[in-house]
Amino acid sequence: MKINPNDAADLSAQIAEAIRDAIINGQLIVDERLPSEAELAEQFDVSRSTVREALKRLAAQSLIRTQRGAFGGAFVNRISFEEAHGQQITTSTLLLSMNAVSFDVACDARFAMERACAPFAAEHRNADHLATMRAEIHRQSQPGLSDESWCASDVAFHRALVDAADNPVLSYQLAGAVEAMQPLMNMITFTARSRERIIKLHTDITDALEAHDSASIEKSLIDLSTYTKTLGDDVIAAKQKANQN
Amino acid sequence: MKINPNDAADLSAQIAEAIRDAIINGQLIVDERLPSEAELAEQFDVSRSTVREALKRLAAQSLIRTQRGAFGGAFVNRISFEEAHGQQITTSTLLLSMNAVSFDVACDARFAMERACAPFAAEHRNADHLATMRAEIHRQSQPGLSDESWCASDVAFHRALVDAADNPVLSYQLAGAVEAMQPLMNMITFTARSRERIIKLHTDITDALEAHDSASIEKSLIDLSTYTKTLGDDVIAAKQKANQN
DNA sequence: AGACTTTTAAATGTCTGACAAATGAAAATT
DNA sequence: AATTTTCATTTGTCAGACATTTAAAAGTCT
Repeated sequence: MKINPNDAADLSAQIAEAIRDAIINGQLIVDERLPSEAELAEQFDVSRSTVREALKRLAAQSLIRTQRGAFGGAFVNRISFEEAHGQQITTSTLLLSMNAVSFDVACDARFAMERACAPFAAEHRNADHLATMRAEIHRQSQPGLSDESWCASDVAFHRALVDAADNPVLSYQLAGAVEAMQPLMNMITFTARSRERIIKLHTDITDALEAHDSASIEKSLIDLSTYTKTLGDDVIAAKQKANQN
Repeated sequence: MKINPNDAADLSAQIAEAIRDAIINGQLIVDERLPSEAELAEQFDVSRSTVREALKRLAAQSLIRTQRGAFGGAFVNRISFEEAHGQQITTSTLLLSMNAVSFDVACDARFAMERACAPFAAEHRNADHLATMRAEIHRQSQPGLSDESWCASDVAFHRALVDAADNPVLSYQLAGAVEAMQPLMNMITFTARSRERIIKLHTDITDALEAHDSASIEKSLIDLSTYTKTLGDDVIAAKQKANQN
């Protein structure tokens, strides 16, 4: 594990990269203890502060965890789906909010990925998934529900659909996409009329899921995507009109 | 922006979190300059080293970038699709390699997501995409191609298919999934016979894409997924047999 | 006046040395 | 044998110093 003296980057970035590479290509295995900060400082011929900055970079990516005390130190971390999922949401959310991604593009991507789950969900769904989805539909039918709670329930509904696929890799990828869309969805005001229509589609999806009917799930998801885009476009049109005045 | 004194976590982690939250909820906007390290140290009532460790954490997530010199400092970074993509690959690759994800599960997820692109790719594909895919198919037909080069070409082929969807959000998510599968795919030995069959499917996909025939693309992708899983299972079976001896 | 050079202030990057706090092993005590 | 105490090790934090980079500001020359 060596750092390249020609590299113009900061020393702490170079050291972090060297250790990261060692983890990725298997030179350092899960739960293995890294040398102490003092030892790393000596190995790389830098100060302890520099080593610490490098380790913090790795910790921010959940690549290592640290423990104080004798026999403590930095250990290669087994990154969990939950941690990876959290990072994905942060990254995706910022990506969408900072890069002027159009509502339609984000919506297409989100529902396309959700459709990808449909065949697996139809096969593996169990009673729990159906119960969760019906419970959320019931919540969505409550008259006084705030837009915020509505959106939260919407996420929970779709998350249950994704989880029904029983594929942790899909869940991790999809749940990230669904949750990253939240800030955009929150811009929309859900009227009683639009809620009614969405609830109908949610019900169709749940019924189709119960019947193991993948094709119908996909069809309803396409309708939902189209309708959501319509709602989004209305919001944008209304904003533009407001700007003209 | 304050840190919670009850929180048991490290100060640098708390400070990083506080700044991260400020970025996510829009209190700090893109390209805005953060206070200098000395000012942050004073604001949070910690030493400069602690602030620096917090900033390195944020830099590792591409949330900020730093610039030296007068009028330099830490700036909120507009995270690019490329950066996000790179982080996604690192995370997903480690997730798969560290969590004993079965080949079938990873394969299902990867091809399901790719299938999600099919309708958009069929609609938006242009001559460049088709040319890239046909070029890769040609490369895959070369007799002496190493397994490594074969896999690289396979990735390039599928990446072109994904890019044909012309949806940066999908590309970012999908390309991550495809590339994260690479290490697992590399375990497989691609015999002349299996290559021939895959090339046939690649050709079918490209033809269908050219004909804007989304359904045929999806059908071929399902075949490809099934066949890839067969190859993967064979490798695993062969390994188990070897272990018994 | 305008173009070029030099100075300077401000900021990050790095190093050194110190102490605090946590932690588990080892030693001492009951 | 069980419990307590001691102790060495390691990370977490702090303070202060110097090096390096950078762009604005001041100065100089034509």
